[in-house]
Amino acid sequence: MCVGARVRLPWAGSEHLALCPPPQASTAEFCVLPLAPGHDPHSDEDTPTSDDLEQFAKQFKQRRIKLGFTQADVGLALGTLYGNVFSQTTICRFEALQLSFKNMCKLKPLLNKWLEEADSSTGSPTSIDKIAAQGRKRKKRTSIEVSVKGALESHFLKCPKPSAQEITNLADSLQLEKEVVRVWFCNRRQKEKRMTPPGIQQQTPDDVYSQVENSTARCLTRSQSSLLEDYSP
Amino acid sequence: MCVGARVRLPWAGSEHLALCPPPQASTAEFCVLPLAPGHDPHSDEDTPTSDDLEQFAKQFKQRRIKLGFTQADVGLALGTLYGNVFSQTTICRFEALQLSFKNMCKLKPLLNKWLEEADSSTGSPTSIDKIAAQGRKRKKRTSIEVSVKGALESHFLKCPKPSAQEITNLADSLQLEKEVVRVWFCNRRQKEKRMTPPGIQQQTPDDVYSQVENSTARCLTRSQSSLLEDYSP
DNA sequence: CCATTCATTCATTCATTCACA
DNA sequence: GTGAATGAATGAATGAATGGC
Repeated sequence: MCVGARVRLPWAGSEHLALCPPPQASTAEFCVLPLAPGHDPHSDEDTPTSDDLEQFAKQFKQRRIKLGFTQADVGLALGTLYGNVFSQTTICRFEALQLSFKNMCKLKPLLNKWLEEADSSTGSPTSIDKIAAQGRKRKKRTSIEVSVKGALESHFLKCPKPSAQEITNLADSLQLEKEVVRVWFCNRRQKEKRMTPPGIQQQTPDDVYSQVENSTARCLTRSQSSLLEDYSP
Repeated sequence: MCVGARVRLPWAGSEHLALCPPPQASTAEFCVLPLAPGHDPHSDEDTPTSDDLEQFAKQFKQRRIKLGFTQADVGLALGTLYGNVFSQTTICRFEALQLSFKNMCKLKPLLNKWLEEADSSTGSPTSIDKIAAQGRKRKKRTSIEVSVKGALESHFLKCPKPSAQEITNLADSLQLEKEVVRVWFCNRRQKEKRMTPPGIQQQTPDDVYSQVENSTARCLTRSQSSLLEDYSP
């Protein structure tokens, strides 16, 4: 997705970006908020609403860019500032609201703090933390063919949580390691649970997927398949 | 089935149905889902076909020139108008159809809007946004010898996706930094996926691409083709 | 000026770690 | 093993610098 999400920096205007009314349709999933302690209302400590998060994420991205930092920079800064390093990936996800609600809530205060820090203190390049590379060898990332992905996807639709046996079978038929298939399903399930991407996308999962399925079946060209993930409204 | 569709020029085929998400362009200004059932065919909302894009790009270029704007001008204007600045490079690529299909779809509405804006309102040069130059240090652009390029190219044909080890070897033998080689391959692969370059296109699609395709296959460990279409009903 | 190449930043996918049952 | 948090590696979008009239 994200295409649409790409920030439109309102610089032409003022720093007070246009607040386009959040297209409502907030997700229903987040009705249950962890708990609401009796903290003061302005504090970051309080549990924000989905909309708050969306708002913040957007604003955060804009400011970051205006200040001239990359997502990677931020991730590192969090480390040197508060001891928690994060990868570019995570910052990216935050901005795109692709984290679980809980996770978003956790990161928000950190990022907020960084933001304040950042635009107050101009200059002074932050120190660079050289993290010791770790020795463990990582499995070579396997690349899954588009077509194979399609197969996995359609299986997922039928059964998002296959048994060990089913996984084994699938792995065999697709000529993939069992482990790879297992992990694929884990990731796929996680993806399912992430926060709704900025757009609207309130369609039911069924909608979304049937869409994918159809197109998949239709036999894609490469460019099309790249759109698969793109369930934007 | 999918025979022809198979990888091949991501693009060229006019047969691909679009499922390109409606490039909900701009700033959420109007979250309106305005029904507008009577969409005129030329509407930007609909996913264009490859041909539409080609058509549009051509027309766009003509108008732009006639109006007396450079590619760079357009890129900047998009920034002041809609918040998305683009470089001359990108506009150039658009006109030459050297972007991915998805990418083209995304840009088209913006450019179209600019076009309308542009030839309606003559005069009044838009304000210039001077973005603070980033202090980030950029690696000095390395220049690759023609002969070396040839070598890389021929390697690419044999194996467009070399492993880390292969890259290292290649780098050594060509006396280039490993990183440079890696990036070269990335770029080369991307180039492969872009929309058909104007020239060749209709005439000898097979030449160009079958070449690559074969080589690709040659490099794979397991047969991909056999897996290609099984998952469709 | 426009076109192409080398390079960087952002987005998504495959992998790992850890708590837990 | 499973879900949740998180990241390295890879792909996609995009640009600065350079090449070519």
